[in-house]
Amino acid sequence: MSDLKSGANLLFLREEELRQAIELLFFAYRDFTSEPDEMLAEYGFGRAHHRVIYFVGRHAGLSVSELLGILKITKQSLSRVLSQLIEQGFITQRAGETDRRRRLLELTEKGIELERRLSENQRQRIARAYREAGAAAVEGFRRVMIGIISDEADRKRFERR
Amino acid sequence: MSDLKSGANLLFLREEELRQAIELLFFAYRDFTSEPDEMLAEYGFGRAHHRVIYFVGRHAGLSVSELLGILKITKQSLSRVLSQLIEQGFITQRAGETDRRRRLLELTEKGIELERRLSENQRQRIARAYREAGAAAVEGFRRVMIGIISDEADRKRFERR
DNA sequence: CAAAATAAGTCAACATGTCTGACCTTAAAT
DNA sequence: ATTTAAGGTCAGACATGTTGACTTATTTTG
Repeated sequence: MSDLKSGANLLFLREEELRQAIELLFFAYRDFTSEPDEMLAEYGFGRAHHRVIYFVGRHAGLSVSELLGILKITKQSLSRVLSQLIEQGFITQRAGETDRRRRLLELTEKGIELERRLSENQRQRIARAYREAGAAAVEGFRRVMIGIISDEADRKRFERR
Repeated sequence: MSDLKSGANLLFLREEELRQAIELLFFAYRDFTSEPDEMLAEYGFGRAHHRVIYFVGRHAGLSVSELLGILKITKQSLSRVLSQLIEQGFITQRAGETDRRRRLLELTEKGIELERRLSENQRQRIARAYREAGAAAVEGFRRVMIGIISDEADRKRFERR
């Protein structure tokens, strides 16, 4: 048919493809978080607690301000969940050696156990998806996901070593 | 080296790779929603309103129970955001023709305009990521994301036509 | 050394989103 | 005529996030 029609078709396909991507993000994220959310509810915790436990586990000894930089929430928002986690013995703080203003965060044994339970669920979900999709698809997934991230510093976290 | 050591290395690589996937989902979703969240705040709306506007726009004339099935939240949770959107003239409802108990939802002109603004931001973000990653990567992204989704009915939404 | 900057913590008030539970209305199906 | 389904509503609770203002301890800088 005419160039006009095929141009319109291309635009339609493009719009449909992009909307599917929006929905993939919605459905995948919804299902990715729902089982951990149920586990967290057993402790009276929410997704915010999970994020704190996850990143403290991932970067043991990180400071409060580093954590704020990752989560991109306010100090007051973090304060509530972090103090609950400390009070209830999932996280400990110690002063930094060179800079004693800094509070370096670490998981306790109890925190490590909870982190393992939560992330094991998510790792298995990813592992299954990766296995079914194959190595080439995994590389494509990574490239697209990194492209969706705005912050250049955050993108750097995913450079291949 | 020994089989033991290379086995441990493989496990380590696997764990690292799976943790990176967890973080990709966190960072990508965080950045994917942050600009629309700012736009929504201009209207006093939140992400829940966005999801309702998005899916009503996508499936014009869908019913409340179909929407609940997509969002997987309770009727009471939906009620608050949906009634705000109807009161403020972003969405209209009409009774179903064959089953008059059903309330079929549609965007108004005003709703279409807001939907377009919100999803345009997300479509452009995806379009950039897709363009930079290339067609093969896009296919891999889709396969992995579909694999992360639990619900078989939701996976079906993404079958190639 | 004194002043400024930084890291962290705290208090208060508020908006939003979600939940459970109970109950009601209307319409369709048996 | 009764039961079931779709939808609406009220009340109460909790989790997560925000802004703003202020404090303390410590380090850096002029």
